[in-house]
Amino acid sequence: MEVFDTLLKRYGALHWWPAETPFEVCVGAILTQNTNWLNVEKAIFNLKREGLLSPQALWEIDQERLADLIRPSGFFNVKSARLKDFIGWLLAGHGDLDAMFSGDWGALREELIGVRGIGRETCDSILLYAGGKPSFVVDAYTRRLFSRLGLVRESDSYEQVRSFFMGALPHDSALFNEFHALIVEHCKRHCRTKPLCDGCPLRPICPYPRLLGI
DNA sequence: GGCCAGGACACCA
DNA sequence: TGGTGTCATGGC
Repeated sequence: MEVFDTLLKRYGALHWWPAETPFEVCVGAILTQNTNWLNVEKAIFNLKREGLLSPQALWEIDQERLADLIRPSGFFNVKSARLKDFIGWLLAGHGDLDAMFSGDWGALREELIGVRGIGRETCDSILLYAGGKPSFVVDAYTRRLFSRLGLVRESDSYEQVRSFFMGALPHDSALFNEFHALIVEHCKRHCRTKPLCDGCPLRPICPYPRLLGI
């Protein structure tokens, strides 16, 4: 895909997700919901410092203490409950992440989406970046960039946008991993709420600057 | 000091 | 099914 090649050429391979273990990916995916990643890093640092970055450890501490440790990531009361719900479901239903990822991931996706606090984006992030499954992740950046490119509609549902990518690309987890990372990296630099189109590598194929008259 | 960030969910019509 | 309010911190 032309967009992927252009972004890869500009930014290079990014090798996401920025985490040391699959479980850290899961925690980060929940903590980053509608939150700047820098704030998530502070929260994860707190958990690591306390030696709590494992399912068992997080399951055993009380929720108030967990909320206090993840405070920098915002929505800390909501997110502490979501982490507890996810870990409770994981331990009771699968035992550990290896077991969770061992079966059919299509069924796992439906199961994960059913967990309170795990929506479609968080679910796909976990599948792709923690489990290495070829499930394309659609986030606010993806929707913004590709609607500005005229390839999807801003009003399209999550599944509609995801289907666009799943239908247009080979189901390759390494490709999906890199593509989503490149989209995020690109949008942080150029495709923000207030667009920064100067120097944008996609400018030659993007109709958006013309719509803005810039 | 306002805007924004790698969502999800409850509630309502 | 679609729109709206809520949850909250911290960088710029």
